[in-house]
Amino acid sequence: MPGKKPERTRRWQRRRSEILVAAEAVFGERGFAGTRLEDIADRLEMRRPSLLYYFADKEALYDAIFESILEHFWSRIEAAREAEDPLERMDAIASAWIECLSERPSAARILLRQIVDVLPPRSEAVQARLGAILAAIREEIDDGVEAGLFKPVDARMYATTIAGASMFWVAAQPVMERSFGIDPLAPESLEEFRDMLAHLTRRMLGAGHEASL
Amino acid sequence: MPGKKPERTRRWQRRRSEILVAAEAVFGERGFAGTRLEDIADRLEMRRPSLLYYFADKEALYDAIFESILEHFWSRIEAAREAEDPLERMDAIASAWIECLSERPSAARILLRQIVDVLPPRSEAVQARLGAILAAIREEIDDGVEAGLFKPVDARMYATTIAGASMFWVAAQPVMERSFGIDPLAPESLEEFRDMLAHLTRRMLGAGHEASL
DNA sequence: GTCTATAGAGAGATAGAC
DNA sequence: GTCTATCTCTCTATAGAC
Repeated sequence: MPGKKPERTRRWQRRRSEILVAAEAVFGERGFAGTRLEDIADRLEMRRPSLLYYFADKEALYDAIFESILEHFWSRIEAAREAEDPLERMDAIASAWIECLSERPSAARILLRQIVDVLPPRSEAVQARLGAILAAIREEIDDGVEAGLFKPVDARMYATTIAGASMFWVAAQPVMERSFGIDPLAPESLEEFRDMLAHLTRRMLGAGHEASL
Repeated sequence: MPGKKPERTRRWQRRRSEILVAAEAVFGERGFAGTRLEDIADRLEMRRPSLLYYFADKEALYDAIFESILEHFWSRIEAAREAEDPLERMDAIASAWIECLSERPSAARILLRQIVDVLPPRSEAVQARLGAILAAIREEIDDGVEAGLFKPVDARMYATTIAGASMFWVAAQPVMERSFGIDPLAPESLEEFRDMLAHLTRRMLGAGHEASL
């Protein structure tokens, strides 16, 4: 029966990605261990066992999400690495990074938790991609250092600070709204935050380029 | 039987704080939901039920830890609020904050997780103290703004960035060592990080004071 | 105080009807 | 594909001996 399989597959994929979206939100809010499959099912007005028709188990679901986050972020970072000048590239990477995070705050939470967890119990595929992203950043740093533009230690400190502060900026949204009355994801706040980081980039990586800001 | 109760009480308190130390480490590594009482007991070469002789339940243990973290950090922040100049006070608070975190990295992880969790399921006492710390920071910011030294939005953004970047800097230690070969808690790294934040303070809060750095 | 043994709840995963 | 019912395991918490 040709013509039927593709139809079924399309629906299957749509349902699957609906589950991924709902699950990303819940895992972001409560972490892997704190999330019950029931919480995810509730959000979809669905029963628990139906989730496991699409994913082998809870861990497979989490890994699929994590993989999709890394894949998405990685493609955006790659696209940002085209400029000739190392400093421009670092700028572009930072902007792409912040944009990704702010568009997908649950992903920011998931990434942040993953880094805070001391024993990352993830699959090899996931580890490999995470390694690729970190290697790319290292490569950019080394390029700038070789060109005599960056100080080696500062560049790594810079990357960590930017990456960490951005994840925190996005992930802490509820606390920030309650305590300081700022919505970190509002366009103005985001713009201002990005500007601050851009200044920091000039200052830490290429002091001589400050004028170009 | 006088003379016996105090003895017993002293031992009890010592054991209790040994448990707090071990539990802080495990909760820091795996979060509340990801931690089993057995993990904590193992670290103390003790059996699970013995823990519950000192704390009513898992949640009471966690809350005691969280409370002790807040109490410790709060007292250090209070002590840092003595300088006359608002800018100096902000500097001193930031230094105290970073010092607290680096001395107690598991506490940094616990705090960070708590902020990332969207639904903070904590006790009133804990919420109250957390509120006090945030209120103190707000107060400092408002003081500086009233004195015409700080821009209101930047000051809140500054506080968030400093607090978040510092927590991340400390909590991400294992990843940083693996991927970048830096130990964020080594005295040199820590010193450099603090210097960077001090520069950021001048830049964001009191641009005119840059010379005083 | 600390232990062994165990009760009891909660959550993941499976069987099988529809 | 989605459901109800259920099995199973894990982990918290308690009972009670020593």
